[in-house]
Amino acid sequence: MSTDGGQHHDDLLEGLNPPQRDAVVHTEGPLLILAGPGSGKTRVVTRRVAYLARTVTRPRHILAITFTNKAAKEMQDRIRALDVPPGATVCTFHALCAKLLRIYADRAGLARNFTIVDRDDRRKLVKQAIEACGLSTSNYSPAAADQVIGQAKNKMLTPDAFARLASDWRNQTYARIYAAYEQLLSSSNGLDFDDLLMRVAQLLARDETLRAELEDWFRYVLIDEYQDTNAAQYQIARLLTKTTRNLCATGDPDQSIYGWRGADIGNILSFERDYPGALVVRLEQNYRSTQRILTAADQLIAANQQRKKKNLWTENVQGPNVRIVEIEDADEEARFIAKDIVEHVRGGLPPSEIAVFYRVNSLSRTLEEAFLHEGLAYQIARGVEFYARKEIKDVLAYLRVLVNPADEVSLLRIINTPPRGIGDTTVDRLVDLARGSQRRVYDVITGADDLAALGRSGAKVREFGRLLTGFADLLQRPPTEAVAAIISRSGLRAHYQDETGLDEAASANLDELVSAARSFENDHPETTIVDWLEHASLVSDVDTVQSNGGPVTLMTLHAAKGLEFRLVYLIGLEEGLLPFQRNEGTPADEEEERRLCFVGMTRAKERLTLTRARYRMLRGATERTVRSPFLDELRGDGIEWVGDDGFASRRRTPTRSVSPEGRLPDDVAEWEIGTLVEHPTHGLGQVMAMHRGAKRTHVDVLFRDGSRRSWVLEFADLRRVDYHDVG
DNA sequence: AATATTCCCGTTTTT
DNA sequence: CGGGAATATT
Repeated sequence: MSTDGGQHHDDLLEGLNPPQRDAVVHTEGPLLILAGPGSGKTRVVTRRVAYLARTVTRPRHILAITFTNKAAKEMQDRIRALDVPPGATVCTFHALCAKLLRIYADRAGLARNFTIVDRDDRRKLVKQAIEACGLSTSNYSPAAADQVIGQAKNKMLTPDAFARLASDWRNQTYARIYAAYEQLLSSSNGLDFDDLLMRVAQLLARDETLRAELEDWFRYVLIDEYQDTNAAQYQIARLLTKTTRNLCATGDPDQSIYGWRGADIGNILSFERDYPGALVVRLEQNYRSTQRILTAADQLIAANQQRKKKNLWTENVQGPNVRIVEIEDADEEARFIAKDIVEHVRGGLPPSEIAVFYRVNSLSRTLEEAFLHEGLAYQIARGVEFYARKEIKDVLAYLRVLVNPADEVSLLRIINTPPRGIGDTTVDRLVDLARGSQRRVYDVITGADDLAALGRSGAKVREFGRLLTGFADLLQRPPTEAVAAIISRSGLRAHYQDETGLDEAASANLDELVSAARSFENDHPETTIVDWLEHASLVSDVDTVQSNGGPVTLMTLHAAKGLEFRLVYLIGLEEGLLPFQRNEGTPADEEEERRLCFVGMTRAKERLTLTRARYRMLRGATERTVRSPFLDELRGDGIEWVGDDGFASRRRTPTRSVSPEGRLPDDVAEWEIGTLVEHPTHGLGQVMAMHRGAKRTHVDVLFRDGSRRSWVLEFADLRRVDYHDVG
C-alpha cells in the first residue's frame, strides 16, 4: 500500500490537465474548485474520491454531497468504475439529513418515525395555521405565508428569532403563523424539507459530542454545486469539517440559480475567507461545447456586474452558428422545433442527445402537442408530478398513517378516500372530539370508546378504524408487499378501476407505484416502508430522466443544471419570461435570470438554438411579446438570426436594443376601465382592466362578440373611441 | 353525503 | 388556462 501518492496513481491522473491534477491530489485541508461549465468537474471529483480512498482514508470516511439524487447515483457509479470499494456516502443534503435525523432521532428530540411533509401538505398545514391564528386566508394567503416561513427556515430563523426581527405588524403576524405552523407540524410528527437541513445544522451546533463523532465519521467532505447552498447547508458543511478542515467545495458562481430558495452565492464567493489557506483551483478549459456556443454564453454572462471574471476557453471545433429564431407564436415555435428535431434524428442523431429547455413548466404543453403530431417520442423531467398525483398520494397517505398515526393531514385525506360515507360534518366532529379529549384523531377513530356522538356515521368510522388497525401487520413487511396490500384492501384499486369518468391512467399509475417500490427494493435490499416513503418524498424531477437510449428530453432550465446534450433548444426568450418577471411591482433578479440562461446555453455540445415567439398565450390570454434583452446581448459572427418569413439572417446591431418597437397612444392619460376601444380585426370593445407597469402597460379588452384579449398597450393596435363616434 | 357546476384566483424555478 | 373552493343539485 502506498501512501505517498504521485507516481503510483498515474491511472487516476491520466488525461487530466494540470489544474485538474492539482485538485485530485490535494487531500488535506480546504479546497475550492471553481469549475466552469463542461470543465470536467465530475471527472475530477470522482478521481479525487478514488485518490482519497487509495491514499489517505477508507471509503466509509468519505462524504460526497450532490444536488440531486440522479447526480448522486451517477457519481456513485463512476466512483465504483474506478474500483473504489463501496462504503462512501454519496447523496443529497436532504437525504443525508433525513438519514442522520433517523439515526440520531433521540438526540435531535424527534420521534424516529417522523414523516416528511411535501409541498402540498405543507400548504395545507400553513392554511390551518393561518386559521388557527384567527386570520382570514384572503388577507394572508397560504402561498405567501408558506414562502415567508420557507425563507425564515432557510436562514435558520426559529419562530422566536423571526418574531424578534419582525419590525412591522405584518411580519409579526407572519411570526405568529410560523409559530402555529411549527406547532401543527410537531404535533403531527412531521418535518418539511427545510426542517431536514435546519434541524441537522442546529443539532451539530448544539451537541458537540455528536458533532465530533460525525466529523470522525466523515473525515473528507465534498460538496458539489456549492454556489447553491443556503445558510443551513453552509453551517452543516462548516460544522462537519470544524477541526479537520477537509472540505472540498466545487461550483461556479455563474451557475448560481437557486437564490429564490435561499441559496447564498456569497457562500462560494467568500470560501477563501471562511477557510483560510484554501487551495483554489480554477477549471476554465471547456471540453463540452463548440467555440461558438461557448463564446455566445460567455458574451451573455459578461453582462453580469456581480461576478468574478473567468477565462473560458476550448480547443473544440468552431461549430455551426448559434441560431436565434424569431417566430410568430408558440404553436409555430413548437412545430419548428419538432420538425427540426425530426430532421436531426433522421440524420442519425440519437434522440437522447437532444433537449428543449424552458423557463416555466407550462411551456411544455405546446411542445408536447407538436411532438405528438410529429410522432416524436419525448420525456418530460417530472418525477415529482408522479408522486404528487391524487391516486399516488392516496396510497402514500395510507402508508404514512401506518408508520406515523399522528400524521393528521394524511389521515384526513384517506378517511373518506375512497368514499365510505364519512362526510365533512362527521370529520369535523371527530376532530372536535379529539381536541376536546387531548387525543389524536387516529386514536379517536381506532379507540374503543363509543362513537355514539356521531350518530349513524359512527358505525362507518368504526369500520374505518378497523381497516386501519388491520394494516398494522404490514408495518414489518417489505414495501412492495405493503403497497400492494394497501391498494387492494383500502378499496383504492376498486375505486380507481370501476369509477367511470375518473382519470383512466389512475389505475395504471397504481401499478406503476408497485413497480417503483419493487425496483427500490431491488436496489436497496432489507429496506423498510419508512425508507421507501422517505425516498418517495425526496425524489426530484430530474432524477427520473433517462440519459442513454432514451427519447428527446423536455425540461425546465433549473432541471437542466449539470446535464449536457449535443443539440439544445432554449425557448421563450421574451421579456417577462426569460428574464422572468413575477409581476410589475417586483423586478426580477435579472442577474440570476441571466445565469439561468447561461446554464441553459452551456448545456449544448454542438448546436444551440434560441427561440422567441412574437405572440404567446400565458394564463389564458394571447399577448404580444417583447424580445428578451438577453438576445440583444448576443452579437457577433457566430450568431445567426432567423426570421420565420422564409428569408433568413438579418444581422441585428445593438442599436435597436434600447427601445423596441411600439409606443403608447397619445391620449393614454384618458384611458381607464370602461373606455371604449376599437381594433382593426376584433372591432369594438371595452377596457376591462389596465395595469400600468414600470415598462409596459397591459390592457384587457372585452369585445362585442364576447371574446376577451389582453395586450401590451404599446403594441396593441387599439384606438380609443368616444361614445358619439359609436352613435 | 355525493356528485355536478360554476367561479375565482394566482400566476417560477425545486430538495 | 387550470386547480381548488364555494355553491347547486340529486
